[in-house]
Amino acid sequence: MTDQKAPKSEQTRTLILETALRLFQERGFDKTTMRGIAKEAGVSVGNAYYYFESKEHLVQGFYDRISAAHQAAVRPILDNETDLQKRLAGVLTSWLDIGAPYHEFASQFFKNAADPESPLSPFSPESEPARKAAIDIHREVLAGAKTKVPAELADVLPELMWLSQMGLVLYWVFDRSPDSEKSRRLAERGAQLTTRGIVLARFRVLRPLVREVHELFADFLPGMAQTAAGRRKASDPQPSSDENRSSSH
Amino acid sequence: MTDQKAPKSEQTRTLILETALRLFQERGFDKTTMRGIAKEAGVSVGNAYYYFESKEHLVQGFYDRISAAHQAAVRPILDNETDLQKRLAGVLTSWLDIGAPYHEFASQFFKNAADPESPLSPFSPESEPARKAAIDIHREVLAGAKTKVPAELADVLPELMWLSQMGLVLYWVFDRSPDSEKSRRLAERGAQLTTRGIVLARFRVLRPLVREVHELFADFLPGMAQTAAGRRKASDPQPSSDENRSSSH
DNA sequence: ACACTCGCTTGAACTTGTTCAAAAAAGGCC
DNA sequence: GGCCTTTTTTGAACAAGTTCAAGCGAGTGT
Repeated sequence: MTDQKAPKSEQTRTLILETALRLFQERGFDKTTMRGIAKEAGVSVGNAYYYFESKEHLVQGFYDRISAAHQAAVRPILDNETDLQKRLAGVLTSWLDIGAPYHEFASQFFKNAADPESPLSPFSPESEPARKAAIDIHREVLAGAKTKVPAELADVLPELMWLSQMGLVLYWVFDRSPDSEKSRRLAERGAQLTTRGIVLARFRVLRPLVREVHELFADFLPGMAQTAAGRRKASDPQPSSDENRSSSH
Repeated sequence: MTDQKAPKSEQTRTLILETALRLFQERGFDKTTMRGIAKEAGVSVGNAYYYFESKEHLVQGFYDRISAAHQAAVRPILDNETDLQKRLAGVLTSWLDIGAPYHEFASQFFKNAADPESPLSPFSPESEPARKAAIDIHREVLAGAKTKVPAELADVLPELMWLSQMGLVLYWVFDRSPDSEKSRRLAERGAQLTTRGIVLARFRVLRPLVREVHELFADFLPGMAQTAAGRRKASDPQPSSDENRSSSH
């Protein structure tokens, strides 16, 4: 009986995922083996592969989890704060807060996320929902601030801010300072810098610069996502086991 | 006797490296196996590991090769051109030209370079010589241009330009447009934008922005390299086989 | 010439991600 | 229930990076 459709199978899937995430956090990504996950979950190795295409696909769970937590954490800031710089800084630092428990783990699997072919890449088609949500946060950062944004920039800025957030994440992954102190300062300064830039973008002298920034990213940002999506494995088509990912309809 | 010290061993080392690089280019990084390299070179697998810590370490050869070729290709531009934008664009596009033959290969091993722990990371201590040389190119780009660079920016700008060059490389790796057309345009526009920014940096209104950019990167760029350097493998020291890398004095 | 050292070389063995054919469960359908 | 189809589950097998104990060989000292 009865909640939805395949409770048993969903149960196994969840069991494997939870076990995997726990072990990843306990031992780190590399030290956790598929055999270890299977044994700990009390299933066979093959079973894990029935539900998840690869070891990497298991970490998508972290992605989803972090991104959901971030969206929640950011709500009060977006609802109450009106100062642009504070809004932006809040969004960035709260990401760092949420990511903190996974810092060590993150640097271990980060290489996978940086692989253009990997589904874990922030530019991959699989990540589009998460990417879109993240960009929307930045759109809201701008929309809810009392500082007005030059129309010319309004389109690209959210994507640009997301991109710089990715830059921050990149820095954070490399950052070994205690408590990621340096990343925190980078977030603060980055927010300050961005805000200042937006404010200054009104001046006449800057028009050409603004236009160029606009053209640069208008051309390249969407194309990036597009070309990344156009690319496929092109080797062996994998008919089954693809409907499961991100199914929650 | 006697050129130097260990001609026989050096010969084997070179043989393995050359074979590996050839196979990488023929078959791609993933499809090339250590066994394949060993067989093709007529040695044993273990022998390859005697000279190279890992499969990844073999690609350092590409790094060195590309970086040397770039340095050579850039010389005429740096010596003759005086227009800042053209100098910068020249440096960037000539990198793309040189990298072109390795484009496919690059995206296959790129993930390794993005791993903070990997010696292939552009921020790793192992890459320092190459990194330094690349930054020096940018220093020369600025120094030899008729456009004068604000003193406040002179220190950080080369590193910043190198960083944005890494960004270009990142884009290039993801770029699937024919002949990397989009990356080329990005290089051109990036050069234009950078130049414009430098020229505008003289204006009063921009002072605070300039100062902030300066502070931001002055704080974080060297620290980045430093923390990355502070991290060590802490396992087995490999006494020999390290003098060769990037030797072209 | 003999033994000894030490740099180089070997290949079997180990680990781990991944695949796959076949077995077991779970659902229908009569 | 008995039979057929589909979904899950299994574990052995495979591939490829990596390790390591043992062997080889050239040079050195006696």
